[in-house]
Amino acid sequence: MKRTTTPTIESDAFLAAVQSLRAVGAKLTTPRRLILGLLQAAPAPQTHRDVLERLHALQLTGIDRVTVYRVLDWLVEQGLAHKAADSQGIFRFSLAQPSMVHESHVHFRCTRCGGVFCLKDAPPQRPRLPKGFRLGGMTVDIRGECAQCVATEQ
Amino acid sequence: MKRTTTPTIESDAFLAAVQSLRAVGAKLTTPRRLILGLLQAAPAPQTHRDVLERLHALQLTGIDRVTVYRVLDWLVEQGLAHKAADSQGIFRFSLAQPSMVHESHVHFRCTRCGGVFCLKDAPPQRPRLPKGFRLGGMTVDIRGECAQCVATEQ
DNA sequence: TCAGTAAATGCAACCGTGTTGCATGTAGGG
DNA sequence: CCCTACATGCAACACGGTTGCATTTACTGA
Repeated sequence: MKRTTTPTIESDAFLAAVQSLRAVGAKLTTPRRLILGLLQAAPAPQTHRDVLERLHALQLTGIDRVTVYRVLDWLVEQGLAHKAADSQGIFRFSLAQPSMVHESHVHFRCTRCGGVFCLKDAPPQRPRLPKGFRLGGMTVDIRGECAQCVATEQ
Repeated sequence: MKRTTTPTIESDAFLAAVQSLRAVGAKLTTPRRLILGLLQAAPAPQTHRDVLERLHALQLTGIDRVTVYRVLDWLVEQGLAHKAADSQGIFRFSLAQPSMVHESHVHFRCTRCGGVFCLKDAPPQRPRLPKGFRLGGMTVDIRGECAQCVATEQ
């Protein structure tokens, strides 16, 4: 087994980000590295609470919640992350990807177990908008019951 | 471009709404009538704070802020209003177009003002789901900026 | 018209997200 | 190895939104 200190997340994109940060003259601190790594590994936009719970789950209790807020906003300031309010009015942060992978997405949400599945299948067609409207992104939210819940139906 | 008339409590749409409410058996109270009228007269989606300040400006100080919260959510429940978080994570409420049924249809949500527009475009095609999945309903949520916000861009 | 009843309101306290001020700690440059 | 700017930790705060409960009010039916 390898050394089991802090679970370091190392990927090309992550290292590249660290590089560019250093180039800008930004201080590379533990919270920044960790949170950047978490966002890097996250499959979906994360709330502040998500990040904090994740840190706690990794036994990293020394990082204050205010620091998490500040680091997240700082990442946005650096152009490394996006910040957007979700449908419940809570901010979610996602790494700024060169490609807009997360802009157009089809989600299936199981109304029974609450599971969320990303359907790669049918990318929605670009809709016609009224005059003057500017398209940002679109999300298709499909509700229903997933296979497992259907199978275990009583 | 000044439109400083006091909110017209009597319009066709408003009266129609009151009618339909009575038909459903909903209690018609003063706060409900007032807030419905305010939303009716509002040129843009309103926050809870907007509504409250408007009421105070009209010398109607007897209406509690909690009541305003509850009435707004109640209007959404009745299908008379939309509720959406704006770019700052604050909920904004706008009257729903009367004839729109809430089954499967396409929403455009302005990320700047929080306005919600129902697109009359063809409803999305039924997606192919993984094996075993059961389709409930679907919502297409399109984000972007509405014509008015694009026009008043700074 | 008027009492009865279910529901809506008012009030107070509460919760969660997000922010600010300030003292302390630390990364990175000399 | 020290210095300094800046990032962090901590406490307190601001604000949107919710909940519990007593009181009031809109509708119903005699």
